[in-house]
Amino acid sequence: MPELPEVETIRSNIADLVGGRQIKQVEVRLPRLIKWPTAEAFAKTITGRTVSHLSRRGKYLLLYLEGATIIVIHLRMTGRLYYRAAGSEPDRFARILFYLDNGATLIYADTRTLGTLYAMPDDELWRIHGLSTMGPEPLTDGFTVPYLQETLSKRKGKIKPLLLNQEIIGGLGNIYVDESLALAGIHPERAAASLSQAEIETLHAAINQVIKEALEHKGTTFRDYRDGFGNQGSHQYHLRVYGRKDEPCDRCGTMISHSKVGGRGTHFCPNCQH
DNA sequence: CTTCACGCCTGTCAGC
DNA sequence: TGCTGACAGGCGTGAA
Repeated sequence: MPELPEVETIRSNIADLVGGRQIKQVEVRLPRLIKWPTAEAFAKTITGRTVSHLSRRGKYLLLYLEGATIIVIHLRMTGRLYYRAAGSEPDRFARILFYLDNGATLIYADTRTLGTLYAMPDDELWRIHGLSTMGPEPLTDGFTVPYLQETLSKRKGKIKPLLLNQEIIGGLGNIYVDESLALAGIHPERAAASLSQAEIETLHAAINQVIKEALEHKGTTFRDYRDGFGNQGSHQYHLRVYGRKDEPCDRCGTMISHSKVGGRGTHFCPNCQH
């Protein structure tokens, strides 16, 4: 569910609310979501510590605590992280609750319970494989046309699954890959190595533009996503193809197609994307 | 090494 | 109306 723009929106929403707050108590309602260390040690390690600041890498959210400890959260498909002021009730899917020193609660909620949480010393972050192997993110200096060109030219697969690979580009998920390919006019099943230099440049710009727009719209609430206050994003009102099967393409009027590419539901305009 | 199918979970919805 | 199966925004694993 949440991709880079959604996780960044949550980070920015709660950064000032949670920063400087002490974690007074941790309630782990679903221990198996804690991947490191044990659920008991997770709660013990972070209880009593103060949050210094919040960061993000790809779809990972990082809560830095005083004392060189970091809470790492990955929301996977249906994870939500939101701030609740004192007095209000958490929802039925609340799985991990962080009680803060001002009476508020930071709530990790998750319907499908596929999310993952860690508490790591800051010099042990490399143990999280998905973090240590992640490629450059859109809108950063490392994400360049030559990088994309060189990386894709060495690969045999279709373009879409490669754009979803976090080791190639960090932070893209199914929605924004479909949207980027639509904006670039590239068919999701094209062999990545067959893209021309001009197409790589177009794709590079499209990825940056799609992520920028999604950030401006505070993410896409297609179904489950909520921001750090529990509110919906608004990028769902600006989607070009995702979730628009059998609706006309804004550019040419052709009905948008839906199929499976690399095992993932995929939306594209069969007329505009080649 | 890369690529692919599958499992992890629960809720929802299309189709019968 | 009620049931069933397919599917859902992600990613790690193991097999080929």
